[in-house]
Amino acid sequence: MTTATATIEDVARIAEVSIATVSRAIHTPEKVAKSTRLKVNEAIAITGYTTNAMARSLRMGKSNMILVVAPDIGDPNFSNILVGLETEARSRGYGLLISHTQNDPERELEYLKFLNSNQAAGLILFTGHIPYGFNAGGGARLPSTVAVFEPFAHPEIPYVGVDDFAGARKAIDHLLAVGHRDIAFIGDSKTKIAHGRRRAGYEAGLAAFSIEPSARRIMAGDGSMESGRVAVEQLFMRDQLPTAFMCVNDMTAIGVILALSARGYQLPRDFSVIGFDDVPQAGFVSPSLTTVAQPRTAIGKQAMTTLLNLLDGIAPKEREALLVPDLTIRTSVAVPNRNPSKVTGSRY
Amino acid sequence: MTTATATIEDVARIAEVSIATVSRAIHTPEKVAKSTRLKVNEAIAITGYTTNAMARSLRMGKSNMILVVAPDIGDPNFSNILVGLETEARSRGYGLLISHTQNDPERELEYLKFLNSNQAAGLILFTGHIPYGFNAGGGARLPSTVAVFEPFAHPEIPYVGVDDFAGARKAIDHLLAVGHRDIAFIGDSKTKIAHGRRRAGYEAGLAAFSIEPSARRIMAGDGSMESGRVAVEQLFMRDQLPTAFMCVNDMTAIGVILALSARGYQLPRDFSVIGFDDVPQAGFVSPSLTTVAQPRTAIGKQAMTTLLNLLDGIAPKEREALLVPDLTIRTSVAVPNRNPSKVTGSRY
DNA sequence: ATGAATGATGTAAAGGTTTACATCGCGTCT
DNA sequence: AGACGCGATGTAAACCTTTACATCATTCAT
Repeated sequence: MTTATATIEDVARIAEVSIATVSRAIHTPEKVAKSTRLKVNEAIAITGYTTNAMARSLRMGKSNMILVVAPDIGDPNFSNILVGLETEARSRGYGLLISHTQNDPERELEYLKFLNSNQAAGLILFTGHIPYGFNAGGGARLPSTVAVFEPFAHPEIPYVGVDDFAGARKAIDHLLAVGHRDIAFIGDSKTKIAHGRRRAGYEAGLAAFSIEPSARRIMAGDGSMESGRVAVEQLFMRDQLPTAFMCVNDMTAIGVILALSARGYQLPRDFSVIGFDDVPQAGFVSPSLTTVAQPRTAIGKQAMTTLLNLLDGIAPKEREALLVPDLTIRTSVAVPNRNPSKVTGSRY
Repeated sequence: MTTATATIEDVARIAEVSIATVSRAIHTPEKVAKSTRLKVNEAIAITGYTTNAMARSLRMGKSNMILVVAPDIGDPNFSNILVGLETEARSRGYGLLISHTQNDPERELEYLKFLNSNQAAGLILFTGHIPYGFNAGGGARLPSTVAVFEPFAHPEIPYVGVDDFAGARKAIDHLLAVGHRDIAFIGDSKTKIAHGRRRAGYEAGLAAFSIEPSARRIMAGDGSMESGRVAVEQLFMRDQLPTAFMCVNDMTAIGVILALSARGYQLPRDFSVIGFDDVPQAGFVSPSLTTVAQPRTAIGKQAMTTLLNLLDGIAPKEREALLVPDLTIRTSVAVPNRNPSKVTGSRY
């Protein structure tokens, strides 16, 4: 136990071989005589040698780190995907380097330097767009990259995420099965690809019941709680209300629930609400939210597998890998009530 | 724009100086003539040079990565501290390497290798214990380390976290100020240091009102939602109920709320409940939970500052840095009701 | 018995930095 | 004028690996 850490040279001296042999014994044991291999292993045990990753990466021109770039690492959606990413990465000898950009171009640019300086072998992108500085044409060349969570338009970058269409379809089918026929869609968006796909699932579900989706039942929204509130207010200014609200995500759904409750309605007796994502809050609102659960850990795991395969030169079969989510049934959906009535006074 | 990345040698050639001068121009500009500095900067701009971190770390014997070890990176408590850690680390040129151990000794051991192989300059520990393999005596020597979130008994490792005592004191003072005098403490624990401190705050608050804390009002618990439920059931087997429940953390508090609601009581009319942590769910239960908010980002930031200072040889003044949290007042606390009465039927 | 083939090991270069030490040129002091 | 000091720069070693190539011993075929 010397105070300085052992190098390959220490191992070689003790095993009475050259450093080349030690290196080979570690990485290509089949190229080394069994007796030598044993001596080397013993010497490694004695010295407590671990190979210096810096030197290795320098020599190999490639590190064992994967850079994960997310707009907000505090987002619960992010953290559980991270679990999958990390588990898979480590099982294949890679470490995870994480970064937080808040969609700030300057910050993205800064992390780009990490890549240039060879600190990372690959890139996982949560941001939904190519980092600034990598504009397809002029800028630096992107390393192996996989996009995750936020669908990605770029034709060369694999994407792993939830199957928004199929998930939305499960949600709408559930509402239809319970008996709803007049269902609003809250949170339509032109810019968010995922939201567009969820809306497509909604429309396909209606179509299967020969229901023409009405433009009056499709409310815009940015996915925030506030947008859910606003949509409810707008719907109330119309003549007839839907019996159910299918929301583009859980936060919108929570906004809808809160707005309806504030107006004195009782859920799910008066209205049904369904969400998408299964955020940590979903099980705790009243009524607890029935929603489509993002298979987060699985997404993370598969994204990392795809990336690591890419590094090994194996391209994924399909550019988009869409994981089909399941419904988490709680208590916010019930049979339709054609004549919702307010309770006197607020519930609080 | 050559395809291979530029090295210091390319810069030297273009600037017509030696590589040593380039290195000095970057790291110790005051040792280089102004005219040369300008030439070098120009050459750097032309080549798009960024220094190869591997080579630098190898040469310097020290990387620019900080390893963050947490039992569960999916935990929302963790992710927001991470934001603070990351922001501070990056502003000082360090990257964040994260790991997920689930308190599995084997996994901890594996990450230990990262340290041995010089991949990380320092360590942030969320786990509340020294990693296996670092037993004070025999094992490897710990690098610079700062513990965070989970209080740490080790005398040589700085700790940054919330001031549990002061936070609990704020909670109990709030209940007392509203008029409660019979307040139960839910979630007592012998093993968790933080929980013990919160209980001490509870007792100190009562003492200030000359209230003798009764052993019958202190319920054990492990901080889970289930433990809150169980504690309520046990209290109901006693003759008289408290008017308020002070819970060791939010999940316990949510368990308490759910148990009381399930029994048909209306909150906060019949009972007041207060929590600790401010988890994402806290604002969404009914009633929304008044709680002590962990200053997560600040904790992360200060922990990283402490660690980075440690790396620069600057020891913190105090071994423990305790950040005083504030109360987040929502709707789960009201004036005491001496005669709580059940509503007929459950609320659901 | 000789040459070739094979398998195991050693030698040394390369990867991109940082930095101690050497060198050089120039101004200043005596 | 000569010596000295100082500031700016260059030279080369060191950090620890991996691996192409060379070397050597052994076996096998002829």
